[in-house]
Amino acid sequence: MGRSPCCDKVGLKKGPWTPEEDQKLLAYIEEHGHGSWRALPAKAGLQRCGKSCRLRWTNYLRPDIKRGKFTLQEEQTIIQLHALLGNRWSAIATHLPKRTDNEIKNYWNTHLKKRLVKMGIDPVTHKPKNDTLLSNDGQSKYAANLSHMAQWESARLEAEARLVRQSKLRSNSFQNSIFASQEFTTTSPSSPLNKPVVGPPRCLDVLKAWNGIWTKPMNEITASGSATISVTGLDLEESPTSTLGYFDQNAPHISTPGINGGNSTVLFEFVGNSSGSSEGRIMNNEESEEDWKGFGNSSTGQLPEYKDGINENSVSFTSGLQDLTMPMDNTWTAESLRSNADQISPRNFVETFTDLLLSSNSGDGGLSENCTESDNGGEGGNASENCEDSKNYWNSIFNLVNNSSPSDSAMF
DNA sequence: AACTTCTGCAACCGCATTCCG
DNA sequence: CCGGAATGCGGTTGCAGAAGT
Repeated sequence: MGRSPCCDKVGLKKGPWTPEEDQKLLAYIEEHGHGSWRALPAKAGLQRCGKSCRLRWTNYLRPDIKRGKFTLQEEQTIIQLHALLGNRWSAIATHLPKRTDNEIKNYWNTHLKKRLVKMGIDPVTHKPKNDTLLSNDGQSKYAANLSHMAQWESARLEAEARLVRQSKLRSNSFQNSIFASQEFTTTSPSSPLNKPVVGPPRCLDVLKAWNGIWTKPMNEITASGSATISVTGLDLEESPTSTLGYFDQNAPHISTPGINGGNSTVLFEFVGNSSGSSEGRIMNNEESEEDWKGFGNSSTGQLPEYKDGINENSVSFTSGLQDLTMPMDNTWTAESLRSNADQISPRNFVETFTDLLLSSNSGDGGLSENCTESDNGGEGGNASENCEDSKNYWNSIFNLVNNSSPSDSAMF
């Protein structure tokens, strides 16, 4: 509540830190720890406010900070996490342990954002600015819903972590019972809850599914009439804050008819328009429409339907090509979704989008031939090397989330 | 060489959240 | 529960050096 008055004091130095000041701060913290930041400047003999000292320490002097150029891997991580989390730099920074949130923020604003803009990709939504082509077939809205859900779920996770933290503070024994009943813990480096992780958090199923759906080939996502995916077996009862509901009257939509039951059902329903040939495409304002023809790659315009059987153990889809049945035991994983989808077509929208996005490292933003096997307009480009380096944009989001140690993050 | 513009980054500002008496 | 203090966080600013003219 309220703003700290510590920096309002007159006579305190502002601006760049001198080496002498750095040395004083460093020496003091090494010997005593920072303790109260407010009291630190006087004790350390600095004419600075505590806030300034804290900032200098966390952003510059801390020994576990990696400085210098960001690696490609780090760039990818930032882009991916930003797509998932938005401008939540501290959350992003937890996945880049040696980078500060300030550094990541600066790098995003000075490099990555510009790169995306240059690509014609909205750095906020991570979608092509001209999204109308996608929205024709419902894919864009569906993806937006999933994105919304993933972001919502990440926020929920934070709230859940907070709740657990509070519980722990109140009672260790009570906390133990919480962890006994949950399959995961959420921790951060500074969290008192650095407990071993047992299995993935259930709620990651949403993120996984998000990715899994995204990696489904575009020509299978394009909706005709009504398409319904229902998932039975996501037991969110253990999560006191779970309300995985999202409803939009404008189809496509996602709804959760029974979240509180022990056998909750999460119903994903997307109802696309029924235009006959909704080939999946997106447009880049620097690329001709032809360049994007590879997306979807649905030469027939045959539109699949997902509306089949659901029971407690599985969910079934019928596409125009083959039936898919996915197990619905404890976990609803993207692998199960993806592996089935991959049986139909190895090519998908995600890869192409990622290739395009990250190939912008080359500066020309072109799709290389290695980036797409589609019949693009032959603009080719020279981004093949970058394509080698930078594949699977959304797959990487999934992998990142999946592989990330919860001990690294308060989020997951 | 001088000047202007651009770029990158450290640091600041102020709101939000958490802590604690 | 309340309210002040402490801390966290994200947006923004200002400056130094690089690049361009």
